Amino acid sequence: METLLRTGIKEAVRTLYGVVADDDLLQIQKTRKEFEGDFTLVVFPLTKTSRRSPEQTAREIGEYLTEKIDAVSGYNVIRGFLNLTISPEEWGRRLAEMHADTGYGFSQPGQEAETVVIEFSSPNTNKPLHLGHIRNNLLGFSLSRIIGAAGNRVIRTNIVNDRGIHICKSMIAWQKYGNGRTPVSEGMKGDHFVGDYYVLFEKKLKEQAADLVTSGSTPEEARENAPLMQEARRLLLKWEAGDPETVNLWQMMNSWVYEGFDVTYRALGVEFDKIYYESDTYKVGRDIVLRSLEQGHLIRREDGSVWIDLTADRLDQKLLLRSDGTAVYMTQDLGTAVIRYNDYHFDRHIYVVGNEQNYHFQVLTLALQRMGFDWARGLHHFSYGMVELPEGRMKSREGTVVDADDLIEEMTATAGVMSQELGKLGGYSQDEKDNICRQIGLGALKYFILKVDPKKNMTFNPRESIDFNGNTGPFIQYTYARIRSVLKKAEETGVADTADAVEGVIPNTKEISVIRLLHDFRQIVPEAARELSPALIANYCYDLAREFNQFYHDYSILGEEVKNIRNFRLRLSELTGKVLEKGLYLLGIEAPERM
RNA sequence: GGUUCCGUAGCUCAGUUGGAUAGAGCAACAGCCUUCUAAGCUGUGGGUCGAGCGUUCGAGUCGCUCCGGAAUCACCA
Repeated sequence: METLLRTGIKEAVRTLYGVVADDDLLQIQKTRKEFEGDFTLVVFPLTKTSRRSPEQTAREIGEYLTEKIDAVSGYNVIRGFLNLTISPEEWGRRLAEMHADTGYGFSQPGQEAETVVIEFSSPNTNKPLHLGHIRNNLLGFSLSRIIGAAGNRVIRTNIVNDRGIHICKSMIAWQKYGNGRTPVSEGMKGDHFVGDYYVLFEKKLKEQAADLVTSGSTPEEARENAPLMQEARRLLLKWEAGDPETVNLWQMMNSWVYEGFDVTYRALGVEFDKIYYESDTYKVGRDIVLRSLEQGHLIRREDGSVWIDLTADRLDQKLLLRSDGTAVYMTQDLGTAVIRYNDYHFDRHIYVVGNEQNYHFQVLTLALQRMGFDWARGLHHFSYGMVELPEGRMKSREGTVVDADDLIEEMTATAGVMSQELGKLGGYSQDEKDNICRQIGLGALKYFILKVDPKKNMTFNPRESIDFNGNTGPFIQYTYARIRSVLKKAEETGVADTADAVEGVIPNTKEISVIRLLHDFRQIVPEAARELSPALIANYCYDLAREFNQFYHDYSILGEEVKNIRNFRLRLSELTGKVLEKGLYLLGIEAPERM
């Protein structure tokens, strides 16, 4: 529609003023609610070429368009704004087009398609997932769907930080205090089970350190010198040396954690195409660093540690290998990136990682380029803000960490209570009820997190934040369920006319408002992909649902006596349902048939 | 201190490449179910867009300065 207007206006300017207008002079936007019209041309930029007042220019162009373009049925001019009205008949035709297009809004990979690797989640294997991971997973998964829907090939990946001192701590604690217990023997999820030993380690370590402090050490020394810490370090060395017993223990405990993670991922509805493990990639990283050192891109200090000098790029020198030759975090990320490039030859690689690691990714990108990997230009750090509680940051020490599994369960339970209170879901089996409540609870959680601009820090109040009314996931799900209910009833009662009996129907104002929004969907998806913003999709869905609910309130669909109008409204409802379903899909939210 | 990000209604957030009188939801108050799902719809009140200066026909949006908050600057990840 906009391109139609754009070419029309260009033509108008050429005919009227004999000048070919630059594209950026043609500012077309949606007309604001308080004015009449569908699209607005801002004429100020054109007055230079028209050499007339804004009002006159607007009138002349408006007149031209109304006359020459069938779809434009009228115009009005307010100050320097030309408001164009699209004829209801044209909107009717647009609806028919969108309705006939089964894949409406989504693109298949074509010539322009990029291969995009997207990494998200990236857990450590010493703790269960928490609220911060939830934001990460939801953002990453939603982005992967959005980028895919915009016509790209997407590979979802995860890097599991399965090696390092943190997992050794859990291993030590389990060896010393575990008495052979397992997740099965305790009836616990494996990630929580292992996480508890990590916490136990820290607790015992603190006790030992306290003793050392009383005998004269500084707190830092005490922590480093405590017997438990030394044991953990020894264990890490044994692991790196490939000691079979250590490796076996490591594998066993990690496998417990993975089983636990799988449950959480499934509950969140998140999945991956390829999972990488740091234990596999850090060695590749080390090799790359050593080779790059030989090629003279890096510096070796006297103590044997290897550094990259980024002072020319206004960053610091950064460590890539410790003096004892072991890898640091950066080392494995270098290796992972190279392995992934070899695996997929991606055009772009998106890292969904919190903004606390901005510096890390600046260094990573620059380091790879410095080492001669040109494709590193395609690396992009999707940096999102922290999730905070009303009291501030989540702190594991203060026990304020919101556990992912607990939260999901609470959301589902709350949805159950709401359904009960509202008297919904009568006549459904317990299984069906549970499933719908799960969908709604998760819908509320996911929408709440995805509707806010990713780069902003957000506050999450476990008690009050999650609502089921207003600008929420359940509101959109509810609108969808309502539509499904109407369509189902139409089928059952046979009012739906399968023939294309909508001729002569001229949509009313409310219907046009809905059609206009449906029409936007085509642009919203690529825009969200370009901006990497699930929030755009979320807020769009909200607008559409709200607009539809007004229409639904004001007009009867099945009760409409004129057959063509009834069919027209059924189509409008059907398409709205489909678009909402797709929008929710892009957010990773399920659309319940009933609620 | 250096770098990066954020500051919009009591609270949580929208606000397109700069465009018209800055919008939603929650909370508060007042209405609407004999009719397709009231998890809905309608209305009322609520603002120095952190502050100031500048660019522009036009600034919540761009630039500079300041104020407030966050992150980061480890042989941690």
